[in-house]
Amino acid sequence: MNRALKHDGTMPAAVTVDLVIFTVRAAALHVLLIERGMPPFEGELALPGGYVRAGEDLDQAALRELAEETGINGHELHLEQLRTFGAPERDPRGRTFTVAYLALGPDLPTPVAGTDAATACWVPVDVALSSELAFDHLIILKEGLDRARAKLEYTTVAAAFCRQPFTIADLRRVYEVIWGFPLDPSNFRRKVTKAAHFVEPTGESRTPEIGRPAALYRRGSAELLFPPMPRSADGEHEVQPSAATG
Amino acid sequence: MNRALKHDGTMPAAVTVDLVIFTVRAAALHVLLIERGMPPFEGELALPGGYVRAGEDLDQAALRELAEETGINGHELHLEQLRTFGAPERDPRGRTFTVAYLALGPDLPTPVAGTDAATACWVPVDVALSSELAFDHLIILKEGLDRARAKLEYTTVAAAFCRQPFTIADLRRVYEVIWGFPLDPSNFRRKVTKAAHFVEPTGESRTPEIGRPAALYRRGSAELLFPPMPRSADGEHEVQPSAATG
DNA sequence: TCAATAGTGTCTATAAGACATTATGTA
DNA sequence: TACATAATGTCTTATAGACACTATTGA
Repeated sequence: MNRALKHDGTMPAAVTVDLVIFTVRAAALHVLLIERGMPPFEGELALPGGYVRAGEDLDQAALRELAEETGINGHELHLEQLRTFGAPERDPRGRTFTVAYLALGPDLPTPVAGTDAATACWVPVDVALSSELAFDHLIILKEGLDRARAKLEYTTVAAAFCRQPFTIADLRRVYEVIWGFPLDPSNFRRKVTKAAHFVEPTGESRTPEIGRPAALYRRGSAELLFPPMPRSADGEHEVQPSAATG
Repeated sequence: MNRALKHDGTMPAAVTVDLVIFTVRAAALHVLLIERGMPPFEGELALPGGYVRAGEDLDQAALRELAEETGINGHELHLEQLRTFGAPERDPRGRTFTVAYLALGPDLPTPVAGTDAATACWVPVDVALSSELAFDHLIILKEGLDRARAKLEYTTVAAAFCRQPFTIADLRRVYEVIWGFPLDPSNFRRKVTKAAHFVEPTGESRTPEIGRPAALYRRGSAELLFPPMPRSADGEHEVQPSAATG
């Protein structure tokens, strides 16, 4: 048991990691959800996740769950801790803390069902937000979305959604999909290409089915974006519901 | 794999909260440290903190520890979760996760020794950063400092360091002390007073021992600062990234 | 040629950095 | 009066927003 922990106010508890995994596909932001295969909340939608194991650090646990649920190598993704949730009654089985992670990646492969998961699939976030999710996962999802939106402003994480190499338009579509409103292509290009080490040109270009070929870029070395990408001078742009559901 | 909490993959662990409490006094940023009164790390400096109790939420635990260690009502402070640390060997007593919190407040009263603390005192952060702290608390302190610095840029938390009402110069000194370089008083004033709802004039003024009286302000309703307070146009005053935001 | 998308240029408004100038208190 | 600090104003440069215009592909 927990004999290593002296009984002096110590309360043994379970610790899990839960993942908010976002990707951009079909012009919409998607989140990976599983349908729980066992109680509690059996049959309900939930974020993927699981218990932290004995010798395991938190980041390791998150990467392992990521691999188990999506079959993808987490090192290709942006992964960061979101927040830890520990309301006493959040898990009917007993006191459980969950360390929520945010993972961002390019259009990821169709996930494979994990151990806990009866099914796992990509769900458009606007659909997920109006669903009922197990535990406090809807709150976690909302915080993940807020964090992702905010981080696009002052970091270069948007590039994590693009498979390399990518075009400036690819990158712009990430912003548009996540923020929910269009950006001026001309000003966006100027901003991105003038910011130090946001993107680096490869010299190559890609010819689409229609239209002029587009120059290709790779991620630069910068993590922070200065000056930031302005989201909204006034409180103008609200996030309108997206029509895309495919 | 995992089902109920009893056996299977579940690993019972202890969960603590640790607090990085910052205040500005004597023109320097200070952090509250305790000298540990019992093993492990007896006699060493550490962040205040303690175990999360049975019926307690994380924020509640943080507020309780804050009250115990400083005797202050946490509702007057800015309090936010920083990150959770869970390296397997971080506590020699057994598997322990700690949810680190960042607390920001105006020049706080001299702390009272808490249950775990032999002594508690304010330490200038530059001194603390070059000290040895118990557990992984030095890393937590560094992250707290990074977070505080980053948040001054795009939020209005700087006002949390000022006892109300305050002058524009008071607020500017917060930025200067935390960022570590001087700001132009004229441009700072223009920025702060023109930003929507950062500060609200009280109509009163305060007469110092020498110099012209200064108008007094209170915190406005805004949480976010738009446009942000630019920290460094060029890379002159670099203070390093870290995954910011909470 | 046209349709469609990529990319450039330009004008204007706003915000930032530098810094001179004026204002208002006390000793 | 001198002095110290608060507050305002002004000039210059950088960036953002709007949008006209040119470029390059396939059909």
